[in-house]
Amino acid sequence: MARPRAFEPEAALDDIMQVFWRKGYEGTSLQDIEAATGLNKQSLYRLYADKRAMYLAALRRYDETVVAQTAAVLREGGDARRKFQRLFNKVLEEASPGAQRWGCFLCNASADQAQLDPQSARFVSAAVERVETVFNEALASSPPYDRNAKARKAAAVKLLAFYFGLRILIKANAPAASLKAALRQVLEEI
Amino acid sequence: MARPRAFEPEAALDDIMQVFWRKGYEGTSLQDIEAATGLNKQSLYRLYADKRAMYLAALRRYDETVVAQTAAVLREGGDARRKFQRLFNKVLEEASPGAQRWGCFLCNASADQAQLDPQSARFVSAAVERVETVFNEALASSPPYDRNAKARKAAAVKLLAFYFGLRILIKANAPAASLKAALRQVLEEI
DNA sequence: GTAATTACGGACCAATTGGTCAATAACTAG
DNA sequence: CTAGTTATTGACCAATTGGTCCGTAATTAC
Repeated sequence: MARPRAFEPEAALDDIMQVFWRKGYEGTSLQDIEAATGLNKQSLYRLYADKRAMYLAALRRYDETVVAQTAAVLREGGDARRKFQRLFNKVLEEASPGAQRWGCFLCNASADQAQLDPQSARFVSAAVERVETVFNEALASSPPYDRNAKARKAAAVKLLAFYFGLRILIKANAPAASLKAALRQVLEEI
Repeated sequence: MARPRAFEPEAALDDIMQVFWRKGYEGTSLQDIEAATGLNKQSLYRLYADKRAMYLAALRRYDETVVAQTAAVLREGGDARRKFQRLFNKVLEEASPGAQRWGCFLCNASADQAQLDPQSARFVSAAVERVETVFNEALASSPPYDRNAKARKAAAVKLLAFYFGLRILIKANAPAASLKAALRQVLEEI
């Protein structure tokens, strides 16, 4: 009865996510979104009520794809130290000279929107909490954390802070060698 | 010969800094700046060439005041562990329920402008480097770092990452108790 | 065929953006 | 006083903002 959609809404959302990720909420105009998706306003506004809805959807998409991949790396296998070694090595790829430094969308959103938009703030807060849980689970398999929930939680938060800080430092163009040396210390302490 | 200025340019810059700090570059309009400073456009544009110049001046001001205060805390005295204890306890004040969570302006700027404005990016990068130096100097007095420059540098970067990560987590409304527990672990490792 | 839905392009909207200009008033040094 | 600088006000600018609406073409089910 009806003409079917000529595009993939999920692919469009990926494009929207990337634009907001790179340029932030206020820094992204509807024109930018049109250009990124290849769609025009009408098609966009049939998918989302307004720009804010697009942003929140982008955040959700980031959580479901990028964050989920990060979590998957931690679940792959090995003891705690090896798991985090994999994770952080992956993070450090962004520190190589040629790489694009988009940073962490959750950090960006926290700086960008958390102050102004309670809904974004709540989402970021919840997403960070979820990552903490994943970190916690990654530690749970290895001693001494398997028997000490309190130490495990503290270590998870410590690693979480180090993780986000690392991403900030990468975006601030800190030299990869320094970061690697610091990382080695952190991994030894696990 | 001339009518003297009726306002303090430094006080105005403090106001400008606070607005950009809270709302970011794109999120701050000229109207916001007028309201924050109590000045009008003409007075503002006699002080600064354009909005971008105001933002860069705000960044510089943040470095000269807030970052400098942070550095001062580290220089006050005691061994390395006590120095960082003072610093991080101060940071954790922002995590208390009633506190305003502005976060770290350098982190915000990194998420906000580093991608789009090379000048901001360079300033943030240099400022972070300076903080690393301060961290390094704070470690230099205590063993084993006093004799091992390599370990000292690695520890400085590690603490730097933890520091920025902590500020991100605070802005993401992580519970203060978790952060305190993680902090305790980190301080023990110094 | 018709009806229904989707896509596209462009016109259009009021509001706001960063930024400029002119006029006037206030103040000080000489 | 005069000359020179500064502050304030408001008008004004083109451009862009997020968002809406309309007309038309495309594609499907019936």
